[in-house]
Amino acid sequence: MTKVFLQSSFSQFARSMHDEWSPGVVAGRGSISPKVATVRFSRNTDIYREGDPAAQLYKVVSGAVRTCKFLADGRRQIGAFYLPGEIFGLETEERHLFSAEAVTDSEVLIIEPPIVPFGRWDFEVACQVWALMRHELKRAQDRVLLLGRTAQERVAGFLLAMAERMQSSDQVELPMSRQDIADYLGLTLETVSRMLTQLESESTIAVLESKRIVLCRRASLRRLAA
Amino acid sequence: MTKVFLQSSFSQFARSMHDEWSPGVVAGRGSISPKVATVRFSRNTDIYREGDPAAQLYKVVSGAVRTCKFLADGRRQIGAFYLPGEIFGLETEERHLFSAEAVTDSEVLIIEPPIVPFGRWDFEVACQVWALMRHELKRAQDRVLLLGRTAQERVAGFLLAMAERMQSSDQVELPMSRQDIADYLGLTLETVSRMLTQLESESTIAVLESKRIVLCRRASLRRLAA
DNA sequence: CGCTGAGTTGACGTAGGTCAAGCAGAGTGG
DNA sequence: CCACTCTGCTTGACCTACGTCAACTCAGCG
Repeated sequence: MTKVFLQSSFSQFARSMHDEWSPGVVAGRGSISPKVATVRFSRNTDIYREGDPAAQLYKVVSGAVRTCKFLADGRRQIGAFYLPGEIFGLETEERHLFSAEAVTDSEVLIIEPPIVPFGRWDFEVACQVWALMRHELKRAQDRVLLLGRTAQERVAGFLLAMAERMQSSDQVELPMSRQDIADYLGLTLETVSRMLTQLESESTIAVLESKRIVLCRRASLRRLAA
Repeated sequence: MTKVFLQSSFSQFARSMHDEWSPGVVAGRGSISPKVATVRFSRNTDIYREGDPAAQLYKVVSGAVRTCKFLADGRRQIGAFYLPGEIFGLETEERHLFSAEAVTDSEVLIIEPPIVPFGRWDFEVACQVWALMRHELKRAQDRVLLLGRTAQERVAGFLLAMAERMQSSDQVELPMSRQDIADYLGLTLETVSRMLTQLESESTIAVLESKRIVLCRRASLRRLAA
C-alpha cells in the first residue's frame, strides 16, 4: 500500500488525501514529518543501491549524500548531491534508478512512506511530496542545460548552484571530492581541477583549502554559466 | 486560479480534487480531456516562447514538437521531442523554461488548464497530471544519463528511445533534422551524421532516406547504449 | 618520519568540433 | 523536359578541448 505510492500512479496518492486535511505550507527544503529513525552512515557507504525497491524517503540531517549509477565499463555518473535539510529517494519507478551513498559521514533521517494513521496521506504531506517532485524535475532540467556546455561553464555553474544552496553567501564548503564533482559534471577530476585553478588565476574565485572556496566575483561566474 | 496550478504548489491541486471524483486510469501517453481547440502550426513556427506564462497544456495530434532554449552565444539546446499523443507544456515554475516549436507541420490540441465545471479538478485529470509529471522527470533523468556518454552511444540511445516511442517496431521515422538531433544530444550535426553512417557501415542500422531508419540489429544498439 | 589518499600540474593523445567542399532531392521556372 | 536554385545531408581535412597517463605536492596520521 505504501510502497505503491512512491512507485506509483496518482490514484493511491489522491485517494489517500481524501479525508482529513488542513491547508499546509509547501516546503522548499522538505519538512515531511512522520519520521522513523535517524541513521548514521560513514563516508562512502551505501544508503541504498540501484535497483532496490523504492519504499522510503530520506532526509539529510548532517553530512552530504550523492546518488550515482555505475556503467558497465566502470564509469560512474552522479545523479545529484543532497545537502542537510534536503530530501532524496523519490523515484518515478518502482525501484531506485540510482544508488545513494554518503559523501562524508552523515546522519540520514529515514521517513517511512508518510502515511497518516488510517493508511491515508494527509494533505500537508501530499503538498510536500508534490513540491519535492517539482523540485527534482527542475533539478534534472537544470542539469541537462549544464551538460550542454564547456568544462569551464559547467564548473562555474556548479559552484553557483552549490553556493545558492548554502546559507553562507560567497563562501562555499564543498563536501564532495574532485572525482565526485567530475562524475557529476561529466568531466574528469583533472579537468575540474584545472578549471578551478584557471578560475582562481582570473581571481574569479579563491581556493582556500581545496574544499573551501570563495566566490570573489559572482558576476563573472554568472556570465560564464550564462 | 487555473494558472496557479501549473506553476504551482500542490495546494490548489489537492483542494481542487476534493469533491466529486471517480477512480480513473492513468494514461501513459496522456489523454487529458477538457480540450479547447486544435491549432495548426507550420514547420519551425513557435507554439510558445521561453519565459511565457505557463497556463495551458498542449497535446500533439499530428506532426512533432520540440522544446528548446537558446544560449547567449547562439547555441541551441533541445529539451525534448514530442510525438503524436504526447503532452507537453507542463512546467515546474510559473513560466516556460523552454520555447516550443513545431518540428514539422503539426496539429496541436490546446488544453485549457483542465478544470472541471465548478473550478475544481476532477480526479482523473489529477491522476493524469501526476503521471505526466513523473513521465517528464523520468525523461529528464534518462537524458542526463545519455549525456554522460560518447557520441556513438548517444546516437544509439536516441534511436532506441525513438523506436520505443513508435508503434512500428524496427523502422523509425524521424521527423526532426540532423541539427535537431545534434542539439538534443549535445553534438554537432556532422557528428550525428558520421555516427549514423558508422552504424550503417557496421550494418547495425540501415538509412533508407535519411529520415527513415531501420534498426537491423537492435541488440547491438542496446549494447552500445548500455 | 614514511605512507596514503587527495589534489595539482605537465606532456601528449583523441573524440568530436570546425570549416569547407560536394551531393542528392524538391521545387520552380523556362 | 532540362537547367537552377535551395535546403538538408554527407564527407573530408584539420584543429582544439578535454581525456589520459604519469609525475609531483601536500596534508593527515600511524
